[in-house]
Amino acid sequence: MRWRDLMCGEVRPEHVGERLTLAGWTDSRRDHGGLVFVDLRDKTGICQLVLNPERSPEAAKTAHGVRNEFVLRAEGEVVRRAPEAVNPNIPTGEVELQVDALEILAASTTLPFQLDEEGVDETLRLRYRWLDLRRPKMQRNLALRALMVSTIRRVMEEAGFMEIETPILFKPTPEGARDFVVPSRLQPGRFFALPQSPQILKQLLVIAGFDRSYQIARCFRDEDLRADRVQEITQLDVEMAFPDRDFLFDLMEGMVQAVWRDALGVELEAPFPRLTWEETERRFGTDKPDLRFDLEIEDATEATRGSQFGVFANSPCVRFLRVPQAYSRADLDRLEAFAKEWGAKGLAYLVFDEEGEVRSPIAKFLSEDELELFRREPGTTVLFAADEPAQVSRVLGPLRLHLGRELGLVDANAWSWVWVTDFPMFEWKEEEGRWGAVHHPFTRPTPDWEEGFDQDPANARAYAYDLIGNGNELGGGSFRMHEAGLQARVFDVLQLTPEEQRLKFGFLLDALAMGAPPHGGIAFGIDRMMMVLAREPNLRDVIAFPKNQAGADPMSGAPSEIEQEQLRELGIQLRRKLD
RNA sequence: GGGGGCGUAGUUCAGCUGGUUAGAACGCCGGCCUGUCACGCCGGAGGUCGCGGGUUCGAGUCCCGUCGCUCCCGCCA
Repeated sequence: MRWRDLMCGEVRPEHVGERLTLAGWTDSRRDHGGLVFVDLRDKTGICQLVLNPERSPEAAKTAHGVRNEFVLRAEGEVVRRAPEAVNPNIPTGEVELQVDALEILAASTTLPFQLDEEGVDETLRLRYRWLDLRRPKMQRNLALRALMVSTIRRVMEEAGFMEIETPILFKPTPEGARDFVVPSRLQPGRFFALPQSPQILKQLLVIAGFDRSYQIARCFRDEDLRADRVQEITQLDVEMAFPDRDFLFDLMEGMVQAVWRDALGVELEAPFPRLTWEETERRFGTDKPDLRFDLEIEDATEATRGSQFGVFANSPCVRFLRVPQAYSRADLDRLEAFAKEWGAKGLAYLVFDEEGEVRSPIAKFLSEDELELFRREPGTTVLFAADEPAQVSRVLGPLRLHLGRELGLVDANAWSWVWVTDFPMFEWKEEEGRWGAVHHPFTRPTPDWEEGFDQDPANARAYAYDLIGNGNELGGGSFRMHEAGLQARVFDVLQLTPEEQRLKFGFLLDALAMGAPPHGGIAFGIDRMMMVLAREPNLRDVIAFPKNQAGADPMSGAPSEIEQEQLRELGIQLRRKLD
């Protein structure tokens, strides 16, 4: 027996006259007492079934008992709809199936929420995820995701990269995020960690002679969650020997172009622009700039050095945004509150109103020259931040984004891609009182800094790069150290003692000492890239079975307690009962 | 760890300054209906107002605490 001859969404006028069997879920039922209409749905779409008691009394009778989400199998004849009965809103709208036999394959209880309702509580959606995933948007997102991964594999294979898997049970990662930990039964008291990234392993593969390898890898980080951050992610990991940055950038641009072409039919323009970290911090106040709108941060540090306005004169950095809008006092108060949330002490402003008059409490402190410098066309507000450069960026970056959205400057149909390069190599970790790696501890300095990075860690630059899409960090990579000596010098800056280096990374140092070629690579967050591709504000809507913000799964109840016996086998004792 | 928002029928929400029996829409149940596609019409059931305490003659509404979800900061090499 055939369950079905065609998918519901694929029925077309060319099938008129054919006898077909369809199977799917009941999207809706419209019961006219005699005549009954059923919209039958599968992942391809909807087809209308018509049950006419004059044609098949049995089937029509069955249809009266059908409810939403029942699984049906219907056999009948495809007929063309009368012109006035055509539904232009669905691809199958010119035809329908006149049903001769209807079979209920599975009933359904009353649903905990309606599939056509927007804004349903997310816990409920996650608890009944199998229902939530039936919604067209979720079906589309997961289909796009499958397509993305398929395209990525094709591009990587064509470029001569070989897919190699690496272990999920591995070693804790010092210098990284908090690890997910798995106890070992055979080695009581010892633990595996789930990988935060296959970073070291993919380097070892290159050292092993697999000079171009990639992997669609699961990575785990036990940190707090956000709309764009989950604990278990999927990433494309790429590593190559004898790397060339332009080659790598070309390859990744080609990959992104192919995905956008295959998934959306969109042709992205390449090469993508490149900005150094320093430049993007200065112009956009962030290391992940959203270039879908023009608003840029401008610098006035030099121009205000001798200002009568003390805040300007005494700040090491004065920058401003000019906004095509003459803000009211109330708006400015609101914007100041926003700036203060990001650590600003205040938000100085100059409003040039529609008459060209200046409204500003600081205008009286500014010289004519200064005023002229900032004067803009009527209907403009100039918003200032004055502080240390990093703090200025921390205020103006978010403010720029906020204004971009609020003023509708962001083109919702645009795509912004940009490489950010030359990141700082180290950052000072205040609470630990030492330097930490900005990217990861295997990233080499730029050629300029190989000599002296350990003399001036604060200013050293890393041979690292990120790919930013619509203001989201989608990819990041670096050239690595293939010289054991250079690697050891970096570990020294990170204040890892030789003993710790041995204990934690001995195998890597050994490998680097046995014929390691120059190498480098990149990793792309598949989930994040999906979020951007599908224009979803939330990562969870592009993942089939995500955890909630508390890191739990409302569907299965994971994480859950485990049997005492299991704990005993693992040699683990809980100090107190969890509840 | 910190801050903001939310929590009222199955779902999405309304409920003004505290005041009769807590409402609407959708869903659900029953009835009618042969061209609907958000079908329509008639009728009905359905609520520990997250939980605990307090103020009050009286609390969905005010206060304190607590739990859950969510967004953000910290954190996330």
